[in-house]
Amino acid sequence: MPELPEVETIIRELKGEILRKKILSCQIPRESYLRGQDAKIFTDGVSGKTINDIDRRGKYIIWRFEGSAGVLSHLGMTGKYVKLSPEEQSPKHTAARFGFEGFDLILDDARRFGRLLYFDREEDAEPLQGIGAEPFSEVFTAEYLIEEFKNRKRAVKELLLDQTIIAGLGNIYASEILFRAGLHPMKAGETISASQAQLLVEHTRKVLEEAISHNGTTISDYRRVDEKSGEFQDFLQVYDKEGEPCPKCGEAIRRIVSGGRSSYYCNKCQIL
DNA sequence: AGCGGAACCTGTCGGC
DNA sequence: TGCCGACAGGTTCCGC
Repeated sequence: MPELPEVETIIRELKGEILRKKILSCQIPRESYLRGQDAKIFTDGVSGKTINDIDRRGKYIIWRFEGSAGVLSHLGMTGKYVKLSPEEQSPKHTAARFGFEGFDLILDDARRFGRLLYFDREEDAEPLQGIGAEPFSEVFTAEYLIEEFKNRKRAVKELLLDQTIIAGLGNIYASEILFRAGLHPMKAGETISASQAQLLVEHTRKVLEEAISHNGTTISDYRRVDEKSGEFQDFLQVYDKEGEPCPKCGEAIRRIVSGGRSSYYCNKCQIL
């Protein structure tokens, strides 16, 4: 569900609720959400800790405690955070419940594609190994993309979704970026020129910045903390717009499936 | 190594 | 109303 702009939005709001606060209790109703980590290791590691910082790497939310310990939270497709009063019942698909002074924080995830992990040392946290370039970092350049796309016959749309290349893009923003850059989603990675790679870099940053400033995109599942919606859906140009006119040329937007995911594009404005 | 496809889950929506 | 298939902001695993 959430891509980089949604995760950024959630982090900003989580900071307002739990930064500098102490976790008094922790329940994990379904241990499988920890993906093999012992539930006792998680709950013991977390209980009594104060959250000193909240950060992001790719689509992972990072809670940092004193020292180098902390928590990784990936929201999968449907994960969301909701504040409840201590006497309220947990929602049906609660993956975790954290007790704070005066309120509880629930992590609710209907499809359970998300994940939680306690780490002693962030440098050793396995999910963070091998995550690719952050779009707003200086290592994310046209030269970097050219190098990563070299000899890759896979569609550029699928390469944009590859978290080991670029951190944080998902299906909505990959389609929007390719539309703005004028590149067909099925275009083979190795055929991207230096100037096209430059366009990808610029439009990636621009789309993400705009989406962050509008609190992300809410189409169906994504919710900010406490069920609030984002607003960037009002600014999407192609995603989920099959059959609607292209905002640039009026031709009908098409949908194709590649890598098992839908891509939306204009066959006239986006070149192969 | 890299690729395509299936699997993991639950919910919703559209068609018949 | 009800059933069925398609599809959903993601990732990982498996076989070629």
